[in-house]
Amino acid sequence: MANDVTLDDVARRSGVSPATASRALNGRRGVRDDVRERVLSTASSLKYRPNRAAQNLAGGRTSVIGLVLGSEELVGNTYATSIVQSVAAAASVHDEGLMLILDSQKPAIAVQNLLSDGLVDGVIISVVAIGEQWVEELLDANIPTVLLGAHPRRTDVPVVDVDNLTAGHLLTAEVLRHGHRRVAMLAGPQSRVDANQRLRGFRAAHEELGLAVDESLIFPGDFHGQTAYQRAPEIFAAAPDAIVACNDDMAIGLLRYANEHGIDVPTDVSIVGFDGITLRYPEYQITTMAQPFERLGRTAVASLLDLIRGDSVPPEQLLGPQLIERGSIGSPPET
Amino acid sequence: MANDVTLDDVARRSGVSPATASRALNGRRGVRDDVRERVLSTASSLKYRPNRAAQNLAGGRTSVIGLVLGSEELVGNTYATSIVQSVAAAASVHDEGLMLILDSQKPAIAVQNLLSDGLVDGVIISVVAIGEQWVEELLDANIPTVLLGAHPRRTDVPVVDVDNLTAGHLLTAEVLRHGHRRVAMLAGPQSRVDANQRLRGFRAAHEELGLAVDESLIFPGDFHGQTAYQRAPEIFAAAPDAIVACNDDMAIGLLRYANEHGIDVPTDVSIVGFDGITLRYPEYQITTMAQPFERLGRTAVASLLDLIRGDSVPPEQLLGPQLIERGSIGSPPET
DNA sequence: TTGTAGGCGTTATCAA
DNA sequence: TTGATAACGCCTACAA
Repeated sequence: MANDVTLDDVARRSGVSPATASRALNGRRGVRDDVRERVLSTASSLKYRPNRAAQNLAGGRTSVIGLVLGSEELVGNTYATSIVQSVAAAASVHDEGLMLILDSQKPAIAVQNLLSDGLVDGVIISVVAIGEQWVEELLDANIPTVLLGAHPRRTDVPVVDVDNLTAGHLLTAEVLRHGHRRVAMLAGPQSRVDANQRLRGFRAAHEELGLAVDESLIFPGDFHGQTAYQRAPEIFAAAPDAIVACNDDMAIGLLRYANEHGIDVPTDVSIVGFDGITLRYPEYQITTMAQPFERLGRTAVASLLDLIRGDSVPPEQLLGPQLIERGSIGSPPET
Repeated sequence: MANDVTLDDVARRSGVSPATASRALNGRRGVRDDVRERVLSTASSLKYRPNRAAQNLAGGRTSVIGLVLGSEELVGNTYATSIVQSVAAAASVHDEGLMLILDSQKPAIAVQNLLSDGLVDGVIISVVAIGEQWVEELLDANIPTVLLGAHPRRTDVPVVDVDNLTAGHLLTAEVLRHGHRRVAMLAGPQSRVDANQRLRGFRAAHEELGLAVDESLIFPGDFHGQTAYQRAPEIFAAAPDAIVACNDDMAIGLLRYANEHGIDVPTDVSIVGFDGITLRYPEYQITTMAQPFERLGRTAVASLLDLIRGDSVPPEQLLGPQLIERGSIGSPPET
């Protein structure tokens, strides 16, 4: 209903053919300047908006991109939510629609349904979706794709991510700079590239200062705060001066345990994390390496649009993280 | 690229005309049974999927619905996130695409862009978006719309919501049932229908027992936990036995203040909320009237599809809330 | 530089 | 019950 002004209307009113009007509207070359202007002005005065379905059908683009997330990943996941928000904002800037693909119930079908039918021109796949069967299939579909977070195996798909190696390095260096020497690491899932990179950064920061990493202080984790909480006794028992948790959720899990057991942060132990998750509760503030969400979204969308346009995009774009001081790093205990 | 099997292919392979194939595929009547079966089977063997753009252009539907949220409403807002998730799930069940519309930067343009162009068949507008200028304009656009949460003024748009009146009533009754008599209410924004209904329920529960509501125990709030925290001193100073907060965020804000000031919940005071927000931290557990998110999403999507189909939908569908006991209601103090 | 004409894949109208 | 045929609105060779 909304809009019944068609290209033909604009053309007629401008005294040109639809073809010329189309060219003018789409910024194609080969249109006299005054004609182009005329078309443009009547178009806007008529409030002309191209019918996207027609554009799409005629072989053009959909002007819609998809954002793929795991199905149960949204509620309570600040990282995932921030990604959605930033991608949505970026898409809007480019005047692109955003299809949210949380599916998963219907493995292969979802892929077909939403992509094969020409509903979107391309997709951004978030790292939180990686691993789901249908997402893996999606990666093989012949559709422009950008990964927001690295895939453990696929290196053939362009990736946009925060520079996790540097993040791990800088954050650990910051901890070491405070004089801590007995630094524990609560690692992330082995299967996650970001987790591994952060761990590598952790090691690199030690090496840089000629310090040895105490392997017994590296604890396995899974990015979940709950698990971190459960493993906390073991970790605190190792009596580290500081703990680098591989994400904020886990850091907060540790913090909670500490709070409950009279362990003061940062007096007794320092705790830091990754992501830049903000909890509004003062007892859960931790110093962290924040994800540059806005830039991540912008870069991912811009790259995907390049890809769709047929331009080439760098295989890997790593954005700088930002240290956010929230006072959870203290001085090492007196020796 | 994905799919190049067209209706013509299916038709040819089935030995019928495209028209018949179309009818068969769409379950139109007037096709011999054996023909229909033949078409259907070749379609599936060819993995035929209709081109949505073509369907749309031909006057059919988009098979995409929009979900409108405020721009900054997603991160850290469990309610909004839950809505997204449940609507996405419901849309997926109906094989509908879901466009996420978080826009707002471009007031009127967003409306045009995403709706006038025929990108979606209809929209679900969440209550969290109500009030934004462009959303108000959107309500006047001639496009099927369902409100997920009531609008303060528009009663011409079908609403799906939890039954806030009953929720407020039942929750307050539960508090009163425990014997509390000095019950405070931390209200929500005046502009929000849900907040007002919960307050009405609060009063109704008192009336039901012949109890007078102490108006000095009704405090203004804005749904934000931070604000609740700031107002907490004043509220606790009034020495209520119990506090009914108009949503969980505010309840948690109160709880935080209580925790910090040696006020034990529920021994010293009971606190309850609405929404069913789950925090994983045990010190922030509150008894609450939960939103039936899944059913809300399902109902909203189903109603919107009815609307799109031209069927009529009830002007107001209120779903039952559910009491979730989390132990934040205690006994009233001995008198 | 501009216009004409055909086609994108589907649905709907109207005959047969 | 079926099958031509004409839209739907736009883009893009190809011609002028």
